[in-house]
Amino acid sequence: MPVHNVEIAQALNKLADLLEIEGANAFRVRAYRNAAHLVESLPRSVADMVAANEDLSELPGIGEALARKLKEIVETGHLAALEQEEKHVPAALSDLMKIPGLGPRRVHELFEKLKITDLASLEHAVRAGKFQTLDGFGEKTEARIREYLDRKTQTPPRMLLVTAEQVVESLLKNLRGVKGVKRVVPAGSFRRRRETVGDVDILATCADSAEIMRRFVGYEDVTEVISHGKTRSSVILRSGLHVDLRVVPEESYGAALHYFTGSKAHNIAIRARGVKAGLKINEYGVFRGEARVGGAKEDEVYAAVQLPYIEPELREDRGEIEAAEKGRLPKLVTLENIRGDLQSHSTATDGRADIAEMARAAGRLGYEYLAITDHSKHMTMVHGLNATRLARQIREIDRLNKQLSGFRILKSIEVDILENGELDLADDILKELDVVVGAVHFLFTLSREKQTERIMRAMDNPCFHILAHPSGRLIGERDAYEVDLERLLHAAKERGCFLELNAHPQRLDMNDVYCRMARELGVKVAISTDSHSPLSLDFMRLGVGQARRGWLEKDDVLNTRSWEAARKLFRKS
DNA sequence: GCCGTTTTCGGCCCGACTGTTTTCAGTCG
Repeated sequence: MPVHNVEIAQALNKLADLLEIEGANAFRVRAYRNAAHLVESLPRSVADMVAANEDLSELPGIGEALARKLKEIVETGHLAALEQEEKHVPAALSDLMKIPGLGPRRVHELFEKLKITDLASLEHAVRAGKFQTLDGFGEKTEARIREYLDRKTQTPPRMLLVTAEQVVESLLKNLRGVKGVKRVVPAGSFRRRRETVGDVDILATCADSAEIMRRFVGYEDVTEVISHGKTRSSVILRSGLHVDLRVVPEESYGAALHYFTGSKAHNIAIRARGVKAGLKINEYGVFRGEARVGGAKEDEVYAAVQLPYIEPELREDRGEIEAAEKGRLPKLVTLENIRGDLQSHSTATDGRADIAEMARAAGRLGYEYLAITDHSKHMTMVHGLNATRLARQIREIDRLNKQLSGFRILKSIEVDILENGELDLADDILKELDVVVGAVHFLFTLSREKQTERIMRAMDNPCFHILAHPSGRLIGERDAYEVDLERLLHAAKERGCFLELNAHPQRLDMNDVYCRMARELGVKVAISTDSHSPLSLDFMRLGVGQARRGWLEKDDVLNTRSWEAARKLFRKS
């Protein structure tokens, strides 16, 4: 069983937590956290890199010691340093660090003075009123801990980006109505277009910060005010969403937008670069000594550290700064580049609009083509198409296409990949189609090996073009099935197939990390909405956001081409 | 822990807000 990157990252983060509680050097702790972040966002598996005998210490932030530890985790499944640390500090103390208001120092204090080792003993101590005996723990801190313990089973999960969009929109509208407000813009992971957001950060410039802050904390959706200051306030909305508002003077807008967009790791790297150049960068501007040398616009922050502007979606400290330095930043794909949509459903199966309605909606978006990819017969619950019904749909589309000019409905199918890797319909009908999209819809629990083999065998079929939602995940609901996506990408490359970035807000599958791997391997990605109604064709913007996070350029995306140009990239079947 | 256009040692981003305090530590982003 190979060790996944996420498990390595967890071990490193846990070690960082315990070291921090023990009072270790903060920079050593940071080195572990940085390594965890790196491993998590690596487009390749560390296990594979170890197997290929690659030098891990060449990775940024990984030295001899961490390289050895990574190798150790991969080869043994354990980390001796972590086990050693657990002898000094109870492992479960890292759970306590998740409680708002508790950091390493206080957790240390709880362990030392009250012998608290985990959530259960913390709860016991709180109930027994033992907190009064501690220095630095007052009523409010105790109340926050109590509250966390009461509701810990229902901690709000990260919210889907699309859900946050709706909440944010009405909040922004409200704040923009305040007198003297110049700008109100969302920043944070929302602006970086992460698939889910834990909280929303909003930046404003305003003549009178007190007024906009009052409006913010008094907003009708606010259920709790966490903090209320002159330049920064935090609230929790009814939806459970945590929102921060930051107000700065107009001349600081760019620096503040940069700071508030993050990611934290990106900011630290940029600020460290500033330090080397003798600059201080904060949310108010770029300073050389006392003198302000920039910060009104965001690109001034980058210019100050000798870098070109870096798009928000890239700001994860995943090599974007090095790429910027070398002039190798990708020119990211945009929504305007998209010329068609390669997965959608009609009333023939589980869609809510008929083919003509879907086509009209796609045409209104300025698209040149739309693939109708209804389900195949294995999907009995949605009345999937058999060969006869598909043949009838083909004739219907031919008829509709004759009435259209400047737009083409593509004859297509989302065909099920069966357990043995065969497709759910025979080649002679698949050959009649413009596009064959293959998908896994059942047997999610096969072993990694079997699932990967199953899909590779499906790709062996010369009719097969695009692998839909390659990992099968539903964000917040269902994990990805076990599958070796790196191998699938190589297989797609060899066979001339494509992988989909499904733009549905709950899928966004492949994710950013694998999109980037596809780009590096030269496998084109189809961004498709999988729409079941005309309205959801709009989800394309979410797919493009994820693609941009995955460093994809226009050329990396199949459907930035005219249909004729895209078709030329297809394998000959 | 890592890293090097000052450095193989001595640095390592920076500020706001809260709570518990009388000037600041801890936490957070």
